[in-house]
Amino acid sequence: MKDVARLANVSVSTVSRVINSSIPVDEATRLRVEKAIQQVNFKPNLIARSLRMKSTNLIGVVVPELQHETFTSFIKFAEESAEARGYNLVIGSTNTNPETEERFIENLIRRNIDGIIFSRVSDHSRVLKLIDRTKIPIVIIDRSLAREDIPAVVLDNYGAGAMAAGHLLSLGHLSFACITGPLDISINRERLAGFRDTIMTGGGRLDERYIFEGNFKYDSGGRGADFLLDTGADFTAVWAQNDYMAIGAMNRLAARGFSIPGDISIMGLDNIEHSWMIMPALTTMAQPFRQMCESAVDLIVKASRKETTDASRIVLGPELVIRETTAPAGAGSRKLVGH
Amino acid sequence: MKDVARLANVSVSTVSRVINSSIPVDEATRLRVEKAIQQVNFKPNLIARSLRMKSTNLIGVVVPELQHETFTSFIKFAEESAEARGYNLVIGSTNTNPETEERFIENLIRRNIDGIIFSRVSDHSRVLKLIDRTKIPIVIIDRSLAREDIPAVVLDNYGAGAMAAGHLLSLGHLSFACITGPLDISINRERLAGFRDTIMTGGGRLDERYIFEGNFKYDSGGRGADFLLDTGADFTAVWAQNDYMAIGAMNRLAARGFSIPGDISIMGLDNIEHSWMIMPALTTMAQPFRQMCESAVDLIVKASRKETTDASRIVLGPELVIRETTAPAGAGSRKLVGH
DNA sequence: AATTTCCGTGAAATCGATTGCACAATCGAT
DNA sequence: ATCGATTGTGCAATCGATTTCACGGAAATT
Repeated sequence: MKDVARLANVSVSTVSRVINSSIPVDEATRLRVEKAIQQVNFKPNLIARSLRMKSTNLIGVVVPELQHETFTSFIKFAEESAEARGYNLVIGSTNTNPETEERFIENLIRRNIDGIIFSRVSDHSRVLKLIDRTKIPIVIIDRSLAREDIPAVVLDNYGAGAMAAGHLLSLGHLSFACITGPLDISINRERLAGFRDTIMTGGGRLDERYIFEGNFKYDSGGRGADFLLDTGADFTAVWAQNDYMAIGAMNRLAARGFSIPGDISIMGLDNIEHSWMIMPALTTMAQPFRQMCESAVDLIVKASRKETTDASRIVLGPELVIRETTAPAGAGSRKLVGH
Repeated sequence: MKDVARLANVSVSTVSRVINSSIPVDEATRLRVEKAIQQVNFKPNLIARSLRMKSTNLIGVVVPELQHETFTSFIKFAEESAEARGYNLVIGSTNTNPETEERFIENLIRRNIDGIIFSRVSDHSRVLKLIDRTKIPIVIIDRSLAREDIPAVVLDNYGAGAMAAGHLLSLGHLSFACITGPLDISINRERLAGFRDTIMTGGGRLDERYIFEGNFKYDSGGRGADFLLDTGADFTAVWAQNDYMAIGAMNRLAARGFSIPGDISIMGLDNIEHSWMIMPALTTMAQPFRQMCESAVDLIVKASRKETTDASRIVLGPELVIRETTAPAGAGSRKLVGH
């Protein structure tokens, strides 16, 4: 900057003012400075600026892992939104390990990061205290926390369950099964409640024995299918609370001789890439990940500019994606197995 | 830091020396300082340090997109390695858009980033000049460039092609087809060369008409299968140069009545998650992504510490993953269609 | 003509660390 | 007792920006 100043025959203060247009500068000198900036191809050093301004234009994104498409989607869309607003992303995956979480957050704080988008915080970790102390804007995404004072962007989980039930009921299904995610996580209980309630009021039945608790991974879908089948196979529709488990269940059902969707209809949730790469293509519900991330980034940008301070909670609805794994009840040749 | 200094009754210089153990400090005062640091829970501000040291402990990772699993793997493994060395990751996806690429790199440079891991640079972009000018360590990953003076970590692409051919030859296949990636990218030509050469020396044949140029996406696998089938279906084994295309081709082949692997064996490359979630599970080759990223991070860390200055090129081999889509030739009931 | 207002500019402080240099204290050797 | 070497510490400069404050001169007001 000194070079530019010398070249334009002004002080560094003036150069700074031209760059940031913070305070009006005489037209003539402004042009002179701009020309000098061009000449030496000067780009302000962001570190020095950050030190002075206490703002880095960096957003941290913390996810439990980078394997599941859910989380890579978060990163993808967050990156998109951040880039559009002139922010860069610092990412970290924590394996839900409180220690890693803490170390990472600590680092971000020391880097004076502008905000953090956090997915699947371990509730019991001391991380939240860490954040409270430093007053860094934080947005929880995908999973709400017990604490209502922290901004969050989440799916309407109850609505998702209701939507799954609604679609299947409309196809004439009456006997249901469900493969859930871990039920100690509240969003999964909400999803189940929406599913169950809608089935009830729609005149269908969801026997408690036909609820299998999985872990969101492919394998547990297969285990779920086995469990349900062995319990007594008198259901015609299965909803798995994410696509990985839905695909796992579907493959197992097919392997055990059931036709999809002839004998059994199956639905997932997430609309991951795999869901349309398999045969038959999976009927599922898309989570509005792009919008979620956009909102999250927005919240942080605004908060870091102190434009708002209210802890808002944004709830977004899923979108039904009908493909080939759901069909009218009784389309296949299978007889319901009694017990 | 001033608070700590006052509390411990020393100067800030001494506090700094305790923190960095750069210069010996008297045992007694060191303990006093450490206690003071504990008391005020002091953590050095990394921005100030970066400004002074001209080193940020940040590594940039630039990928063309965050959709394909290949690139999310890069990020995942790079994050792992970086975290282990005390670095954080700044990521950006460019859509291979030279403008976005430039903007992003520019940003990283202005942030005084320690190094950049770059995947699939657009060769014609002005980015490399940009980087040359600032002397930031850079490592190309996954795809080599014409310029030999830039460090790179790449797959042994010729070897991968050879490995695919070898496996299929060992199963007795003699008539081959190949679905390639874009052939203007050198790595794909190398893969094809390895495939072709090994088939030749192994006594098989790869008719030029049975080479279809895809674009690495799912759809082009299906198109490739159609093309090959319509050209004349006298091949018993297909290698697609990545898993997405392999799965696309496999689904189309199945849809057109061929049994996999009975009639036609099929192989991919990458070992993406989808590859074992489909039925039948895909035989493929795993790229050593973890090792690639580890090497890349290592190169950057070393370069940024000026421990080495030589532009090394690291070549790593793939690993064969045999699953269910390859079988001995002639296992199925299909008769080869002559023409 | 004197006073006030306004605008543009520069000098210097600031952000929070690291480090070169100078100096004081300790020690051992002559 | 004197000297040189060694060790530990503090002062002040530095990194590269932003911003407060003060000041000079032009314009506006009386």
